Amino acid sequence: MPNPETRQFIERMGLAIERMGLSRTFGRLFGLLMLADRPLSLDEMVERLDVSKASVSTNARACEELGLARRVGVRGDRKDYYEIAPRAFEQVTAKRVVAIHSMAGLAAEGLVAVGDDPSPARDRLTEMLDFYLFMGEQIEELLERWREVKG
Amino acid sequence: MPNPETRQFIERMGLAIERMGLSRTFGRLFGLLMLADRPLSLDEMVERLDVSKASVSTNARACEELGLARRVGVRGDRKDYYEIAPRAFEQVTAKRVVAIHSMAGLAAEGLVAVGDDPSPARDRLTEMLDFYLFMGEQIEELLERWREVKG
DNA sequence: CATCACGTTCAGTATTGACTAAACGTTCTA
DNA sequence: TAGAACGTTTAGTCAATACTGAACGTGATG
Repeated sequence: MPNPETRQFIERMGLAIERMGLSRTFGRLFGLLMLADRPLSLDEMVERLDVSKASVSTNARACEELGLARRVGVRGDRKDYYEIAPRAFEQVTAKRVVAIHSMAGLAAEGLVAVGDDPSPARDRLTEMLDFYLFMGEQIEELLERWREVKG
Repeated sequence: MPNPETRQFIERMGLAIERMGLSRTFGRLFGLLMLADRPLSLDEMVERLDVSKASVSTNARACEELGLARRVGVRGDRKDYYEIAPRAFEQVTAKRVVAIHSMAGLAAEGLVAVGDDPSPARDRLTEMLDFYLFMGEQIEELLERWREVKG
């Protein structure tokens, strides 16, 4: 299974995730799980990714915390196995919505800071607030629509 | 103008932007410009942010490249002045849409990598593809709607 | 023409962040 | 009960990144 396309996918996923502010290894691990046809143990991931077990352990757990992967058990085996969580992508988008809301909150704080008098700053902050309120709300609706169709 | 709320806004903006993978100073600079009632020169930003001029110069230019700020001239003055660009927030969201499209592209590559036979991996990749196609398209529409209302 | 005012670039430095190897705790097994 | 199998934690290392101070280039100005 380690064909060139597979390797390339994993590598690109590493880069894509890295651009989102997470670590490259994290992204590679996620990419590996995306391509797996069954849950993978830590040692299998160590083998495939060629990184230390400590790193795999940490990143796999982080992946779980973010709701991108989940730990599953295998009967008669006490290893930990990981697989991509259902709704993984909705999850990351949901996190983004939270970030958008906090930008709206920040805009609101800004409005307090600049006071009530009309000013260019006030106009910009108002626009920022409106924009993020709009986006947050609308993207939440998109998620709901998606869930309706695919859920 | 350097009241506590102002400082806090700038600092929080720094942190928010840092979480998006950019530098904290970049975020603070952006926050400072957001609160400014007129374009600011490099030296003014140096003063307000308490960082070196080199750093301000670099970050201000980066801000411009990303479409978040623009350089403006002041009559009878050969300094560079910066102000927040119109449509700054639409700009960052537009960038995000590009990222979403590239995730869809990545999913497509993954589908090539796993081949045509049915498999869990294939199912996941298909879902990823559909999801990001949907999101990319829809968020673009949101941006258009926003522009209609506010533009 | 010499100097000043600006912005940019560059080499060096410090800080941050992630990875590794090794030690550790726990749970199973012979 | 000793030892093996696992996963986690931690101390240390290494690389990436962003900042600083200084040098530099370019126009303006006296």
